[in-house]
Amino acid sequence: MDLPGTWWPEDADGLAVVQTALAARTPEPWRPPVDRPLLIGGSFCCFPRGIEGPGGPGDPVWVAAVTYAGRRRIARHVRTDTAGAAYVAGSLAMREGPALAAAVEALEPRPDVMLVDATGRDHPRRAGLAYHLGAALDLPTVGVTHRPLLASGEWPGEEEGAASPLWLAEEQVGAWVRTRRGRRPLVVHAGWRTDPDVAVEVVRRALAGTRTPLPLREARRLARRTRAQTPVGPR
DNA sequence: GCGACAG
DNA sequence: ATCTTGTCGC
Repeated sequence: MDLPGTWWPEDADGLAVVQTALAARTPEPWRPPVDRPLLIGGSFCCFPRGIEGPGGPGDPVWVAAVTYAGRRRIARHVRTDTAGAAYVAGSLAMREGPALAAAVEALEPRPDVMLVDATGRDHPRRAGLAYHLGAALDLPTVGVTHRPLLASGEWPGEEEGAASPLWLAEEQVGAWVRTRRGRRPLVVHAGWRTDPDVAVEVVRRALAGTRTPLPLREARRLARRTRAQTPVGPR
């Protein structure tokens, strides 16, 4: 498949073409560096409070991206933007892709790997937003969601860090991970240049006592805090 | 045809 | 994602 003419088509058919092309790629697998500290990023976007259902194109969106070195945040970027479309399962990239990409592109320095609140290979065309964003930005990514999109698998044990595979047909696309004892496990997705094992390893290393991995939690906090400081909406 | 369906 | 109410725990 060729490079897409645009990373973020504005129509569902165009997006499906890009997703199918990206899913067929076989990028060089990424592994955490062993000679220096691992930089883990997090990105998150939120929408206006009170918005009902799937929303629609033009909705204001607040998006934040951060870079962490261990428990130290070394970079952050927050911006406001507009949604490209309503939320539709399988087409999250149309709603959040452009805004998320713009925020991560403005992040300096970039992390080695970015956590994204979306699926990766767990997708009808094997190219969820976490996978798609990584391809668009040439950045390894790992997806983190509350639940699978299509994949299924048994829950892991209660011990912190416990993981169990999530399958889509014959492919392991991610894992349930007990990020905190006594809490519902999160879904960790293989993304761009990351397989399920590496994805789980990255999330384990990003944990800091809370259910949500630190970089993702901080990006979410920043996005929501910025929203709270906006009286009416983005200019 | 019907239900399910990342955020 | 956002909303709501209640509950458990530090």
